[in-house]
Amino acid sequence: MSEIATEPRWRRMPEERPRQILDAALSVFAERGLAAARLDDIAKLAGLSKGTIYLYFATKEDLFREVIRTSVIAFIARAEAFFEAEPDPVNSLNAWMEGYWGWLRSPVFPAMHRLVNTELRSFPDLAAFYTTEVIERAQRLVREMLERGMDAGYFRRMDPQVAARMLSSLFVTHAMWYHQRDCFKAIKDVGDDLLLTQIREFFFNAMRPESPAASQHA
Amino acid sequence: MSEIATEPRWRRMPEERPRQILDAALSVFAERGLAAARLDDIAKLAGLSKGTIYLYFATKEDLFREVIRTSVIAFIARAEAFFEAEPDPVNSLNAWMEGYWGWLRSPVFPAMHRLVNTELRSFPDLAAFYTTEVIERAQRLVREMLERGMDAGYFRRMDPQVAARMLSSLFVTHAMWYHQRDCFKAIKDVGDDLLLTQIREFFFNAMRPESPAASQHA
DNA sequence: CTAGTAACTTACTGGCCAGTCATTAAGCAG
DNA sequence: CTGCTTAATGACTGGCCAGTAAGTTACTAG
Repeated sequence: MSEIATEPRWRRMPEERPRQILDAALSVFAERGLAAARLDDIAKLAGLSKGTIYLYFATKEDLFREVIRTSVIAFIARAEAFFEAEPDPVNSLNAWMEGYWGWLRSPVFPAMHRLVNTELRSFPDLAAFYTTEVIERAQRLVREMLERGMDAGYFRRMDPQVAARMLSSLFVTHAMWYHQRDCFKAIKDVGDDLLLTQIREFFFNAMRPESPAASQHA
Repeated sequence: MSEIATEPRWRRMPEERPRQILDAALSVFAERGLAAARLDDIAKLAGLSKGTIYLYFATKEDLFREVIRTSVIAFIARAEAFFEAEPDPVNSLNAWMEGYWGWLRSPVFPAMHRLVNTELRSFPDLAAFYTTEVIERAQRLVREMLERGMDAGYFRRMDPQVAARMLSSLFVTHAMWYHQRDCFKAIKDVGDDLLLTQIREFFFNAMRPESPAASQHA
C-alpha cells in the first residue's frame, strides 16, 4: 500500500527481443565461445530471463546460427560499400585496410573465426556460403587493387594472389591477437591505430619495388 | 573353471601410462576441444580407465598443461639449443622457419591453435602458462635472431619485436589454411614447400634494407 | 473496471561428466 | 603357494546447465 506502482518489473517488447537477444548472444559467444557460453549469461546481458530466449529461438545452436548469419550479412554490406569507393589502387587499398581492420576489431569477427576454425563441419551450409561469398570475394578485390598498384609501379611485381594472401594473413592473425590482448601481452601495449600502421608499413615494405642496384644475401 | 587364464584383464605399466595418456589426450583434445573432451573418451582411447588417469594427473587442466608442455615446449627447447649452436642469423632463421613449418604442418598445431583461440580464455591459469612458456619464449628467440640480422646489415632496421610478430603471423595463418585446404581453395594447389618459400621470400622482402649501398651499419 | 491473452518469469528436471574411493587383481618376494 | 604391495578399476556423487512448463504480470479490448 505504501509504494506507488512506478515501473513495471518488465515490459512487453516482442519486436525488440530478437535483436536484443542476438546482440547479447554475439557478445557472449565472442567472449566465451559456443560451448562455454551460458544461456543465463546471455539472458542477463540482454536484460531478460532465459525462458524468454526460448520463446524466440528453438535451441542454443539455432541461436548461434542466427547470430552468425546476420553478422555475415552485415559484413558483406559494409565490404561492398568500401569496394565502390576509389579507383586509385593505393587509396582504395588504404581504405580497405581501414575498413577491414574496423570490422576485424568488432566482436563479430572472433565468433566468425571460431566458427570457421572449429565448428565449420557442424554447419556445412554456412561453410560453403562463407567460402564463396566472403573469402573469395574479398580476395579477388584485394588482388585487383594490388595488380593495379603493380601496373602503376607503386608495388614490385609478384603473384598478386600470393600478395593478397599475405595481406589477409597479417590482418587475420593480428585481429585474433587483438581480441585476446589480455592473454597476448605482446599486443597489449600497442594501440589499435598503431597496430594497423605496423601491418600497413610492413606490407608496403614487402611490396616496395626493388632498388635499381640489386643486392642479395646467401 | 572352463577358461584357462591366458591374459590378465589388465597389466601394471606404471612407466608407460603417462605417455599413453598424453598421446590419447592430445588426440581427443584435438578432435573435440578442451571443454568438450571427455576424460572417459581419453581413457578408452588409451585403453585404461578414467580412474587411472587420476593416478598420474591431478585434474583435467593439469593433463592439458602436460600435453602442451610435452608437445610444444620440446620443440622450442630444441630450437633454442640450435640457435645457441648456430650464430649466423640468416642460417638460424632459415632453420627456424623450416623447423617451425614442419611442426605447424603436424597434427599437433591445429589442435593447439584451436584450443588457444576458442577456450583458453575460460582457463586463465592455462592462458598465463601458455603465454609465458610458449609464446613469449618463441617470440624472444625469433627477436634475437632478427636483431642479429639487423646488426649484420642483412635486414633493415625496425622494431624486432614487431618483425617477429609479423613473421609469426604469416606462419600461423598459412598453417591454419594449410590444414583446411579443402575449404580454402587459394592454398589447395600450392605445394607445401612452395608455401614455405612464398612466406620466406615475402618476409625477406619486407625486411630487406632500404638501400643496398648503405648496408654496412654496425 | 474487468476479463482475456500474450509476454515473461521462475523454479524445476534430467542428463552429463569431472573427480572420488572402496574394491579388485597383478605382480613379486620369501 | 602365500601374503603383501600397489596399479588399476568402475560405481558413485555432486554440481552445473540446457531446456521446460506452470505460474505471474503487463497490456488491451470492450
